[in-house]
Parts: sequence; C-alpha cells; structure tokens
Amino acid sequence: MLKDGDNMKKDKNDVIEVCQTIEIHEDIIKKVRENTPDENTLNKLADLFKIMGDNTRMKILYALLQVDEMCVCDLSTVLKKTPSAISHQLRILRQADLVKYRKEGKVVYYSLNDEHVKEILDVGFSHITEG
Amino acid sequence: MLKDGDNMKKDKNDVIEVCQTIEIHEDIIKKVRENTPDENTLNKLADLFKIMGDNTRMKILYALLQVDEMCVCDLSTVLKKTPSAISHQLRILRQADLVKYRKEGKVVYYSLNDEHVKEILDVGFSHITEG
DNA sequence: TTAACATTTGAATAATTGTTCATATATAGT
DNA sequence: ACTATATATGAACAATTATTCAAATGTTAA
Repeated sequence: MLKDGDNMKKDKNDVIEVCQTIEIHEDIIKKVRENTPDENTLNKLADLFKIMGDNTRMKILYALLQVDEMCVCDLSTVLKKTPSAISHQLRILRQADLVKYRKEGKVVYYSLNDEHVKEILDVGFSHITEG
Repeated sequence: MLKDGDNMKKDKNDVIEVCQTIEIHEDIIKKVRENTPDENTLNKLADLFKIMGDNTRMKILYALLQVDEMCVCDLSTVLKKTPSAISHQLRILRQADLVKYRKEGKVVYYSLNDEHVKEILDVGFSHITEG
C-alpha cells in the first residue's frame, strides 16, 4: 500500500500529484520519453509558433509573402495599424530571423528571410481551409 | 500640399497615422491587398499557431505524435505537470480539434485528431534544426 | 452507500504581451 | 543650422493566459 501523500505534491519543485494506478502504461511512457525531442528543441519550436500566433504578425508575414519587400509605411497602410505598432512587431520577427531588412535613406524595407516560413504558412493554411 | 494633420490620427477608430510620402508604393499595396487571404482566414491561422505556441501544448502534441494514445495521467507523468494543468491544456487542444478523446471507465485517452498536425510540426521542426 | 480515483472545472493569481503614447534617432532637403 | 519625415524605442496600460488550488464530476469496487 501507498502511504498517504506518497504520490502527492510535496514541494514546489519536487514531486507532483500523479495518478495512483499501478499500471500507468509504462510502455507508452517509455516510448514517448525515448522518441520525443529534447526540451530545448521543443521550446524553440513552440517559440516559433508563438511568433506566428499573432494576428498582426501573421498579416505581416502574409503580406511579405505576396511581394518582394515592403517598407514599414506600406505595412502600416495595409494593416491599418500605427507605424509604431508595426515596428514593434517587426522587431520580434527580426529577432526570430523570420524577416530581414534593407535600409534606403529614411525608408526601411522588410522581406521574408526564410524559405521555411512559406512552407509553414502553407501547411497551416491547408489545415484551416480544407479542414 | 497636405494640410496639417491630413494623414494624422484623428480619432480612436478612424484614420491612423501613416507616412506622408506621395509615393507609398501603390503598386505593392495593391498587389498585397488583392492576394492576401481575408481577415477571418488569417485570424484562424494565427489562432492555430497560437495554440501550438505554448511549451506545454507543444509537448503534449509531440508526445501524442509518438504513440497511439495517452491518458491524462500518462501525459501528466511525462510532462511533470499536474493533471489539472494538463487537462486545461487538453481542453484547448480539443476545442481546436487538434486532439480527440475516448473514455474507458475513469480513464480518458487522448490522441491526435488531425493529419495536418504532424505536417505542421515537421516543417517547423526542420526550420528549427536545419536553420 | 461508502471510499478511492481519474479527470474536469471555476476562480484566483502571476506572468506575458500587444498597443499606445511620447520621445529619440537617422536621413534628406532647404 | 533647421525642418520634415520614416522608423525605432522605452514605459505604461490593458488584455490575455498558464498554472495552481479547491471543489465537483463521473466511474469503479467494496
């Protein structure tokens, strides 16, 4: 028999409450543990999707998908958002290496930086429209 | 000439501040406007990525990718999170139709619901690892 | 009917984040 | 120098959200 609280949460960063059944599908757990990518990779993957998971940034990416490049002003016009808001979001896309930029006088032109971006958007798009 | 404030923000939900150059690349703007999917579709797309853009949910999806199905308890064990936290996230994945479930007695088994999910994760994974 | 257990759910909390506003920087023209 | 314009940036605010906790379901077995 299990003592009271044996599988109960004791400390913030220690054991967590978990089911008390004897057979917690050990085979399944083992298989998952062996085949799942490491934490760091999964976090990076989640971060990538997190960046695409915003309406404004999604619109920016899709706009840049249609043309070679756009300046902040163009994006501001198309998305009907202040240049400041656009600039903030572009910074995030820049930091994630999803877009690159080119400066010409006062104007900064942004464009997609990655071939994968289009693929990811396309697959997601299929999911939305077909499903 | 433009009057002062002609292109400046006047009201909260009216015009927004936008660049005052004459040539705001009209051709580019037009092309983008014509070829970009409608707002509703883009929002749904962003929502999809938003759901995948969370560490816990990403781990759940990747775990389910390795095996046929897992119960809340299994996921709780593998992810080292309380069943409650897992359940909350599973609800979100359920509502997005990304996972389905099957009840067997007290135990609820979850599995991936969509073929696209794997594709999306794979493309994202390539981006992370190759890039 | 009890007791035990897997899961769900609602409320509360803490953390994250998108937008706005004001301001700063950089560049071009006068 | 000065002015105008395009963009960037920092702080503040509002909104969203992931997790925890406590409590509620729903199920099985005694």
